[in-house]
Amino acid sequence: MSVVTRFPPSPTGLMHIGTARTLLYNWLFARKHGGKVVFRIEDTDRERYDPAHVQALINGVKWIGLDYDGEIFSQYENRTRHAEVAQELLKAGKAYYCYCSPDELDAMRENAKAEGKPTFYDRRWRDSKETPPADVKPVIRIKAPIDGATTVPDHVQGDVTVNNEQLDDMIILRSDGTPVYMLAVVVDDHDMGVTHVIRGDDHLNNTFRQNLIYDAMGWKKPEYAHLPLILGPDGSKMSKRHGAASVEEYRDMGYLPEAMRNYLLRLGWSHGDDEIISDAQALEWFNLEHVVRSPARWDFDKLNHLNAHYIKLADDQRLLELIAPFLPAKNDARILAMMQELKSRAVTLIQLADEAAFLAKSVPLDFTPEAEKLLDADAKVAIKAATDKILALQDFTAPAIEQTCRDLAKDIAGGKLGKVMMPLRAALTGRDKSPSLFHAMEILGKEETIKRLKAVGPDASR
RNA sequence: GUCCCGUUCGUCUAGAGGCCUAGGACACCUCCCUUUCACGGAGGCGACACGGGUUCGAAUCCCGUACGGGACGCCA
Repeated sequence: MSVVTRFPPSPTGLMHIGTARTLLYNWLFARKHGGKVVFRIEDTDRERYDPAHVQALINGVKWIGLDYDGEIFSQYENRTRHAEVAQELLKAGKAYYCYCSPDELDAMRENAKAEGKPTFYDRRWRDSKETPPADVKPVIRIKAPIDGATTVPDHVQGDVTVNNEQLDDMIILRSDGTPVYMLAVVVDDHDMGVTHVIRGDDHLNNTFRQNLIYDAMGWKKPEYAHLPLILGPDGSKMSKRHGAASVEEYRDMGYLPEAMRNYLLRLGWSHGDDEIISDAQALEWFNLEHVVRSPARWDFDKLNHLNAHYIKLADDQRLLELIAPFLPAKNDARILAMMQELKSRAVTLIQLADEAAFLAKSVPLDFTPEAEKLLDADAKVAIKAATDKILALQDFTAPAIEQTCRDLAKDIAGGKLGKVMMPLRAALTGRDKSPSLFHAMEILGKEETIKRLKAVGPDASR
């Protein structure tokens, strides 16, 4: 049997981070077993449907670096087939028409809750001999077993058992003839040959309802794996309140897709002591057995750590392209020349861009308050002295510049290199923190270096 | 309210009865490196929710309590 997994998001907005992880697990599981992933948009709710949301989902999949097999499937377009199944169930006596109004249902709900009953629908139309009201369009409900218990085997949760009295005669076809989600998923999963349903924990209870349909149709049920949900850093539900709940936001914050993949994979799944896991290793190692059973909190620190790691590994040219949107000015040659050092320091692409920015700027630089403070009277003397020395320097390379600066420090600062370098740092970068200045000066070139030094030296007009 | 699921360092987790004086990672602290900030390197702090069983022996099995999460729509 070849494996078929599924990616069935509902288009409600941006791609949620939990959705991304679910896709990752489905993708890994399918690919590992040489199977397929089908992408199906659960768009049966027409009131909330928005093509932009579908596009957001597609963008999300693309960004995170995963793919799917075949065309994107629209659940809505298959509604006729869903309705046929409902009719089939009706004919077989496994489903029935129910003429209750929403108001009646509300009343039943209130009532059942007050009495502490597990389900609310009283099944009044299940075997009713009453003549149906002519002016009411009925829904179709499926007949659930009245007593006994049902067990669902789950690859993550183990065997889960529920008493059948917890199961309602749920609606499978709305009064307007459109299928309800519960029906649509089952029919689609069956028709598409889905073998493994790997989805969020929030669907665990639905599994029992969905199995009702499989049983009534005599279809083979898929294997299930219910993943625990991702919680926000404070243990509550992951939402915008926590900074970011969608993959798009993480992209915009400067995270690398491979870092996200590693983080998401490891959040809720483990392979011994391994933390840094490549795509190839993930493919080789992934299994459902080591999926954790309890919900995990989102941890920005760990994500940051992974992101920093993957930035160091990333190709320089690629990084240059990725930080371009965050850069106020461009100077590809300089930034590329310094990339090795820049990327060893950055946690996010935004930080990388921020650290690289000084290379592309031109005088007059803007100075941070800390840099401003560094540029006092003593500093200007040092800058002037350095300017003179550098002007005289023939071999304008990092080692030669370093030697010059060290010599100068001996002459005017009792050997304290910092006394010379910190003023230069402020003058050259506009900051009090930066990568190595010797290398930076070489990259800026003699002309630009002198220009920046003169702009803040004692003779400057500022 | 009813039902389902879960509970190991602050966080993510390893652990499937003796290998556990509970391992790793992130964060935090200290030191080293150092022109700044980082990177990197070396150390350190730090957990089996609680209470009962079962067993020669329990983080691991059973029961209960507490806490957390989820589901109870003509939403998906």
